[in-house]
Formats: sequence, C-alpha cells, structure tokens
Amino acid sequence: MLTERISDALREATAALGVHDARFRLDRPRETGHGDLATNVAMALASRLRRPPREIAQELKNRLGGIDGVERIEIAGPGFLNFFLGAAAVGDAVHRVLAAAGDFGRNDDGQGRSVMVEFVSANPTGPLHLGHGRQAALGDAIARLLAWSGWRVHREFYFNDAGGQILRLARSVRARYQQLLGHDEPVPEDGYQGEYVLEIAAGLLDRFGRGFEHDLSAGALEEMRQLAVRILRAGQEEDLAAFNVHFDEYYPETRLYSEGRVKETIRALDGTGLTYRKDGAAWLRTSRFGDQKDRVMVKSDGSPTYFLPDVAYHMTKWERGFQHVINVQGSDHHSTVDRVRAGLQALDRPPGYPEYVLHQMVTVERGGQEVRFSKRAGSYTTLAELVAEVGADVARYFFLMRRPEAHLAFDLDLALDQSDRNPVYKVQYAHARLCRLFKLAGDRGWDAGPEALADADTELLADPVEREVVKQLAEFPGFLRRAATGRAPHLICDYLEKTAGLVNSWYQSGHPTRDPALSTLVADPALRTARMALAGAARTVLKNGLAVLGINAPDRMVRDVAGSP
RNA sequence: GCGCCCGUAGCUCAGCUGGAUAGAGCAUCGGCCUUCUAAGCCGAGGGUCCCAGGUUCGAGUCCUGGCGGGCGUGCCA
Repeated sequence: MLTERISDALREATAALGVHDARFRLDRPRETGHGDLATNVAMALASRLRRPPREIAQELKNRLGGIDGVERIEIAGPGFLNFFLGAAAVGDAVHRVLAAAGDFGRNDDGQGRSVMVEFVSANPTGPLHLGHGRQAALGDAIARLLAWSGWRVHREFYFNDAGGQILRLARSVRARYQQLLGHDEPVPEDGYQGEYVLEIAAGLLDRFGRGFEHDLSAGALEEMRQLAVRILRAGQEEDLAAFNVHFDEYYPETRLYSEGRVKETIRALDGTGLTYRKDGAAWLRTSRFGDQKDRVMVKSDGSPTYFLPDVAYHMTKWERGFQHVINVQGSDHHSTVDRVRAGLQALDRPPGYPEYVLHQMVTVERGGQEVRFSKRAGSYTTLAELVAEVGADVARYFFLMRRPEAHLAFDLDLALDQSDRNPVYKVQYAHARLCRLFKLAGDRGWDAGPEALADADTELLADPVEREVVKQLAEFPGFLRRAATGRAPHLICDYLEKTAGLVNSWYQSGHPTRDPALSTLVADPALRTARMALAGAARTVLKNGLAVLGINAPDRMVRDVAGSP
C-alpha cells in the first residue's frame, strides 16, 4: 500500500540522517491544499538533530527521490512534508475495498486470542433500564470491534440471583400475591414497587393457585424467589433480543456457591497471609494493592460481602482461559474496580486485570426537559419502552455516539425525527441511496457486477469530490483499529456520519440541476463503471461500519408517513 | 475531606502517539426539486477550548495549582 511505501521511504531517509527509531505521523491533512498525505517527521526530528525543521524537511525530500504513485512533495508551514498523489494511486483504494468487500476493515491484532466482554449483568430485580441499554449497546459494539480485530470474543452476562436485593424482591412478590388473594399485606418499605411485581404475583397465582395463602415460610419464599428470577430474566432476555444483543454465557452468582468457589476463594486468600480479623469480620489487605482501604470479605454475621463472590467470579474467568477480560459497567460501580483488582492481585493475577470500561449515566430529554415515561417500572424509563418508541437501530446509535465516560443526554425529539437531522437515518439513507444506483443500473442493462467493477479504471475518478470520498473510504480500517483498541465505538459513529456526508455530497454533485456531467450513471461506459465502483466501495464501507455497531443497513428506506397528509 | 470522570460554537458533542487557519450535527439566515438523486445538497454567520502558571520549535491535547458539575467514598449491590 502506498502509505506503507511512503512510511518505509521516510524511515530509510531518516536513517540516513542518523535516526533509526524515528517516530512520526503520516496522515490525511484537514486541508486539501496540504496534499493527500502529510508527515511531521522533520519537526519531530528537529530537537534531536538540533537543526531547523524546514532544513531537515528539505534534506529528507531530496533523499526520498521518486515514490511510485507520488506526483510531488512540498515543504510547507513549520516543516511539514506534503505528498500529492496521482489519481491512479488514489483510485487503487476503491479496488482494495471492493476486493475485501464484507471483510474490508478487518485486522488481525487479536491473532485469534480469546477475550471476554462482560456487560449488562443486570440483577433480576426488574426490567432493564436505560443505563443497561447504553451498556448493552456499548458492550456489544466493543465485542464486535474486537471480533473485527481478530479476537475470539465471548459475551458474558453475570447476575446476582441470591443476596439481599433478591430477598427484598421475593418479599415484595409475596406481599402482592397475598394482596391478590384479598389480604392486607403491604409491600415492604425497602421492597420493589414497580408494576411488574404485580405481574409476577399474578404468575405465581396462575401456577400455584392459593397454595401459598398465608404461607410465610422460607420454603414458600424460596419458590417465589425462583419464579421471580426466572420471569424477570426471561423478560430481560426479551428486551435484549429486541435490542439485537445476545450472549454466549449467563453466569449466576449462586453457581459460585454451589460449586464451592466462594469457600475456595476464602481459603486461597487466607493462604496468602494477607487476611486478618477485626470487629468480628474477616478482612483482606487490599490497600497493599492500591485500594484506598482494606475490605471486609466475611461480615461479622458470617455471610460474605459481594466482594468475595466478585473475586471468585473473576478467578473463574481466568481459569476458563480468559487472560483478556473487559468489564463494561456504569461508573457508579467504579469503587469496585480497585478492590476487585486488589483481591485478584492477592491471588497472583496481574495488576491491571480485568480491564474496565466505565460509562456515565443516561437521561432522556424531550423539548430540553428530562422525561421519565415508564409505565411498568415506576421510577425509571425502561429499555423496552425506549426501543418500542424509537426503534433498536436509533437507540443503539444514540447510545454509542458519545464517549462512554461522557454523560449521555438522549434527545428524544431528535431520535424520533425521521428527517435529515437524525444521524442514524442520514447514514442509512446514504447506504440505501447507493443501493438504488445499482438497481437503476441493472434496470438499464448496465453491468455493475463484481467482475465489471474489478476492471473499472478508477483513475478516472479525478473530480475533487470523488477523491475526497475515496480517501475517506480508505481510512475506515484505521478508524476501526483505533475504535477497537480504545474501546471507543463512538469513533465509528463520527466516521460514518462524515462518510455519509461526503457520499451525499458526491451523489448530489451530479444532480441534473447542478452538473449532470458528474452523474454516476453517465453514458460513457468507462466513466460510469468507475463511478459505480466508487458507489460500490462506499456502500461496502457504510454497511461494514453499521455492522460493527450492530445496526442494520437497509437497501431501501421505508418512510413512516404517519402524520403526513 | 479523599478518589475517579467531565468542562471545546446558542445546544449536543468530536478532536488519534502534542502539529498547519480548532471541527461536525442541530439551531439561525440565504439559495437549489424539468431529476439516476431532496430523509439530500450548496453557502453564511457564530469560539476567552473553565481559570492561572509551567514544559517546547509548537499545547484543546502533557505537568502543577485552582474553579464548576457528575459519581463514588458501606460489614449495600
């Protein structure tokens, strides 16, 4: 590839100046007047060589000589070397995209290694809320990015199916159940008030009839717990399926106990000599590993804190062969990061294990005001309600378009807008529009199949707008790699929006009222085929980019005409 | 108090290992449907990159100290 040839030539030239480990950038400048590629290498070397950057640039330029595909090199500004490429070299990128097709953008950074992405991990105490939605979109997109980068990805969902919260849920169900039988038993103060608790109680009545009337036994409560967990898990599963998110494995906390892993972990931690007793509780010296203070493992009442199963759980991840683990969590859990890592370090796992992606919370705004439109959950907006309102594609894109660590204000007005203001539709429509070109070409009997496009003379793509589109397409693999290594799907959103904008601009430039000579489907077969090749490459990139985000790329857009005359 | 995150255009936000005149969308204003093409395009205005120092050829980006906001700081999860 041309960028690599230029990089190599630059390395060779800097070596001749005595610098063998030069670090520099070679990328597309913002201004087209600054060429197709630019490097800062002369400035980067200036202090080491104790010479003015422009002088170094001149010498490098002299040493570079001819590079196939480079038309000319200019020295500009403080000492940039700007490369201007020939049309053939630019056009080559179109063929690279077409040849790779559905795989364009992939890399092999992962080299087939395994990585686990744990996300959502909602407890079965109610329907999924918007924070879970952001996490579902984020975790799934990160998983997809890693899969595109050569990793073997395992998606895992952990849930706490025992513990205090579940007990409160079971008691709430019991109260609702007794209420359905006409008894006056109030939902506990610390119980769950949402409407869905009533639905579970109704399910209980359905299944067991009056079997638990006045039954306050532990056995009855356990029955209720199990049923509640099953129903709520199934409900969450429905919500996730509607959101197009699927997991490879579900790990219940109770399994850590039933398989003796919690006890095993206590034993292992005791064996390190880093535990001690104080105030009737068992503590671990997590402060030895950077935690702010030591943590309780086993409470004075003999029960473990959540810290212990957390450590046990992460040990299973390691033992199951995952030396690379990414946990996606809300930033309200950030205090667990240091302590879990400390617990794992005590057991000789490496310091940064596991990796965390923490995201800020989500609010929904309509007309600039925060809204909560939940009917079922009472206190919060559910993911299912949002997806029903705006659709899975829009919801996903909106959850992904901000950096995880930034607060997300979900603009419902914009999400519901089916016009050009909505970035999701803008990208999808650009894709659909290109598909339309292929259909029209087919209708006219023009060959725009893969073989015809492979023979296209892309050197004919000489218009500045066309060149811009081509160069933008060529940047997709770089964006994908950056998004994957940075766990930053929002970069793909930015990229897609920019790409769709350029594609639309190109497409529109041939509008009959502007310059029909720039139309894609011109009479000249060679030019037409070259432009169809560009259309095909752009369609591929938009489709692949949306796929990485888990968003559909429709061949045609169906306009929802509700409200139109 | 301490820890983590955030502070960039009227609004929502991008900005790669520090690079050229800080970008996008929305909003505002002006223009373009005789069509392969308007869920679109062309153009205009809009900035104390929170503040103050520092590092250097060069800082929105790195360092120090403030200010403002969010989250956490539990033998809750």
